[in-house]
Amino acid sequence: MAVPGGPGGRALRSDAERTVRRILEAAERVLRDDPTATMERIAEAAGVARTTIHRRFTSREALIDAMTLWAAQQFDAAVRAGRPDTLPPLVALYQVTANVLRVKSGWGFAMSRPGSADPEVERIHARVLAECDRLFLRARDAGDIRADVDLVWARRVYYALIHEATRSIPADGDTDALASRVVDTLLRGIGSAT
Amino acid sequence: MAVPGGPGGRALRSDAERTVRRILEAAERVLRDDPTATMERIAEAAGVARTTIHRRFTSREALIDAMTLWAAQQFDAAVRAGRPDTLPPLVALYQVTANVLRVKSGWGFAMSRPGSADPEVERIHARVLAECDRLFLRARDAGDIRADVDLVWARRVYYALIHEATRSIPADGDTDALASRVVDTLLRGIGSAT
DNA sequence: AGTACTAGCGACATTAATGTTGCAAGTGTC
DNA sequence: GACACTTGCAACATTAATGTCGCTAGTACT
Repeated sequence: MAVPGGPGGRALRSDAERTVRRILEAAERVLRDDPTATMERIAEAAGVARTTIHRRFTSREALIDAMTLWAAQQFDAAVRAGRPDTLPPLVALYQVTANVLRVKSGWGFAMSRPGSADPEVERIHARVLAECDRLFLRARDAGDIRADVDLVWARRVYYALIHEATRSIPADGDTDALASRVVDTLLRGIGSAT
Repeated sequence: MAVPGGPGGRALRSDAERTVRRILEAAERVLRDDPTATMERIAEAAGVARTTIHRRFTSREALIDAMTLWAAQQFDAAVRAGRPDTLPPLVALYQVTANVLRVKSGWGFAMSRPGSADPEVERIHARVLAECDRLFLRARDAGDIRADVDLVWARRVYYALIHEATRSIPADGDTDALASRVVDTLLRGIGSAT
């Protein structure tokens, strides 16, 4: 009764890669709403045996590290795709936001882990952070952000808004609408114009 | 060499209560930067033996529940003290924010736990939520919040900003300045005025 | 002084997760 | 059809945290 990916089956390289993917995605889904979830639960969600996970990842930590790295790469790509260094600041801000929301909706757990052991992950996050700061600087120079605003605080608020927005994506899923909501809130707040 | 609270010592009721307090506060401190920290570490941080914690709280879960309840009560008190139903909306918003920041800086872990098992905690959080919504409604009626803003989103942004602001309190500790920064950002955003 | 109460300490039982290994089985490629 | 490859399954060993007990000891209230 074996199915592809079931017991046996010559695991082609592409098959194996697909299994790894399935494990990573299942881990994300499971750990998102219970960070202490067991390997057993992850395996169950991935539709594989627990031992299969251990064959692919030497330890639980290694699994999470792999997720973190993968998510960081996606994150990086999403930001770059928004052309934060070349497009007009506000346009880039919108594009970057929409892209990041898309990625983060699927990899929220892996992206929200502070301080990874893998230096590569650290490097990526630092680079993204720098890109974000440059974008904000350009936005301020263009007069889109008030000159008296602390840019570090601004970035933290931006990250926080994205994080908050991500929590409602499973519901409606319209990342574009969410992106404009985030950008609008970031720039104008919720108060009446002076 | 026994000290008050050391080995032995007739634990007066006030002594026992003080010990419980110490445990709760240590647990908050330890769990804040490692939610999976062991009971051993918590005991160590509290300066008591691990068994002492188990005498006071039947299980790890019970300890966390107690923290959660305590924090929720503090939270509730902080919000009420801001007179969100009677003061002018913007004044109340500032007061509530400052009070909540003060509490949350000390009980960030216990307050950030979603869905407690204790129904009392749920009730308190629901009540605070309702108070917040009423305040925002009053603010909108007073013209302080734009009429086209989704108040549910507004509340989520408010919570997110408070959460973010809390993360820098250990550094400078000036909750009043932080509160005005939060309220300002919430109302005006970071963009240039139209 | 006597008593009541509680904390520390050490030892133990229990449970649960993690990680490892050997074997059978199945599928695609050659 | 033989081979290569990987998975599922079951049965381990290991480790670590949790929770329990009995004992000792010290302090404060009476």
